Amino acid sequence: MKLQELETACSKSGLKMTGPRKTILKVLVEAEDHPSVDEIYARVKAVDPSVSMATVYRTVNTLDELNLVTKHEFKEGFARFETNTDHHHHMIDVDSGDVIEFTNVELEALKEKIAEELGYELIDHNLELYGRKIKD
Amino acid sequence: MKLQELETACSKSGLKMTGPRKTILKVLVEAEDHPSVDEIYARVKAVDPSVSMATVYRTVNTLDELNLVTKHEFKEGFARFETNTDHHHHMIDVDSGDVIEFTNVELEALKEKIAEELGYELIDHNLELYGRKIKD
DNA sequence: GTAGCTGCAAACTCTTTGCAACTCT
DNA sequence: AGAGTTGCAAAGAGTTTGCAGCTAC
Repeated sequence: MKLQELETACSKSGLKMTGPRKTILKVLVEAEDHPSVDEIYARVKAVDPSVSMATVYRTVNTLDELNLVTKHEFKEGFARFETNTDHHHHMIDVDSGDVIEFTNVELEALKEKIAEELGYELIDHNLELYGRKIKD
Repeated sequence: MKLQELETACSKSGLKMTGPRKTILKVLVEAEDHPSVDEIYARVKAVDPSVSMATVYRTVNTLDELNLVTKHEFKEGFARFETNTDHHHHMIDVDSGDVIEFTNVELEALKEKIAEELGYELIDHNLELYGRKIKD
């Protein structure tokens, strides 16, 4: 999702496009990783030092509720965020902390099948793999 | 895993079988749900009111490190625990908070395949489905 | 003009930890 | 005896919130 699109989506949802908000959106769109609030805050500060941590928290939570960003809670004790792209899952490198994205068609089908068998309508789901790189 | 087995496993690992520890183990073994620390604490208190929250935290963490219990971090802001049984996954009912366990052979195979393709040795993983019950 | 947004600081929740006393083995 | 364990209270991390002032629309 491009910055322009994101801003439009926010406006449509009734959000005011304020300075802090624009900066945060820009940081999120440009992020190629899965930054934590601390990391987002640092990147935002580099552009506009007046923005507060509270605003970063409020903004990412609002965006999450609007489904414009996705909040991830890996087993680290804090949340990470990314702008919504295609649906994918994560392999977390337990040594380096690297997060590798992957998609898998079979998995998407399988998860629907499992939910159906349990009598549930699927709203959200996530598969996290924790692994160690095989040396070659 | 039975209480007896768990206690033996703890002793083998060099843990002393103290009063608080025994009570916590008993509560964990008898739990048929996935209790949070608060819930474990309440159940332990009902048996022995002198046990502290700190001890519950220390104990479940120790047991988790020994792989005698599994710590789950669903998207709720706190951890849940259960004694180790066969490997399974969870469907979380977003309306009631109920946690339904399920196993799936295809999934186990698929996750290994994915890890291999990414060049990783799988250490841990979890699939969480969040859904809403289909009325019938 | 006004509803919504912001910064600040305080508060909150969950969890961890330092320490002196205590207890299994 | 001695290492491990405990309760207590304080501290820690991450996150949320009340409020008065500010800003986009």
